[in-house]
Amino acid sequence: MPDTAIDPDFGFTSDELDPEKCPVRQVLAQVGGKWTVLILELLQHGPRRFNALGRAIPDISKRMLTQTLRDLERDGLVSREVFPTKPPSVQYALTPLGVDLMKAMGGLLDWAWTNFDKVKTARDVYDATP
Amino acid sequence: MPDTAIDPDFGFTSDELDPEKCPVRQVLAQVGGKWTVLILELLQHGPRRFNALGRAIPDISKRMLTQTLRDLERDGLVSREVFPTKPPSVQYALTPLGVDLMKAMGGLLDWAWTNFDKVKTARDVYDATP
DNA sequence: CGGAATCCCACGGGATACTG
DNA sequence: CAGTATCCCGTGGGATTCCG
Repeated sequence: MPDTAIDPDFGFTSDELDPEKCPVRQVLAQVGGKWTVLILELLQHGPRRFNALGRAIPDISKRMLTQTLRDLERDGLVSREVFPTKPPSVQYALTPLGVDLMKAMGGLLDWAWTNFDKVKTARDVYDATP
Repeated sequence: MPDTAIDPDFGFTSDELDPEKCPVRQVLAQVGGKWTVLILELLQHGPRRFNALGRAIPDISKRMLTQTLRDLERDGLVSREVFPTKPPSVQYALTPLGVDLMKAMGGLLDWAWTNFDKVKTARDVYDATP
């Protein structure tokens, strides 16, 4: 009895995958950005200034650093505080919501560090057999 | 003593953010795909056939369904089994590695469901004050 | 120092048609 | 049924220049 009981289809009411209604897709669209998680990780070490973040990420442009920070600020994940010093300084920090997000991401980040070599191996195997 | 002790810079040796060396960035690049997590979530309910997945995700094209499944298979997250029936049927399933990834993603997915309304609110507030 | 404005391109992904 | 093959376009993101 090989091929029985497959494909009873799902019971999904297509409410959890609705393009703009699904929180997961919305959050992933943000988090999936090229620099988003990197910046959030850096800010976990404490508040940092614009150019400090820039120096910590050598291959990011000011354009993308600004834009990513703006998006994070807009989503309430990062706060922005301006100090009116001689040359103005701006400090960014995680909000409580941002801290919470990073805690929630812990599992995924750990998985990435401990399992990515398996993924790499799988890729090599797959690529070696066409 | 307002503005002291900011910006002592990071001690990062730029090893955790190296474009291609950082597992996090690699994994996120994959997971950040438009359909990746959606498909993985569906496969958590058990093995499914190609068109069953397609029907469960109304707004995906066969092109992207194929491509996403291929990428997941290549990374060792999803297995592909062909049954040589009259019209051939192909079954996809999570591998142990894929199951493990989804467990690791649990925290993030939960966060998305329970906190996205806060993000939406933050966006509305931000957008309403230019 | 911390941006905003502009230009530009690669590529992720949609639509459509054909196939074993 | 389960794909492959083309064509095509929007936009994420890089490089550069200018500003308070």
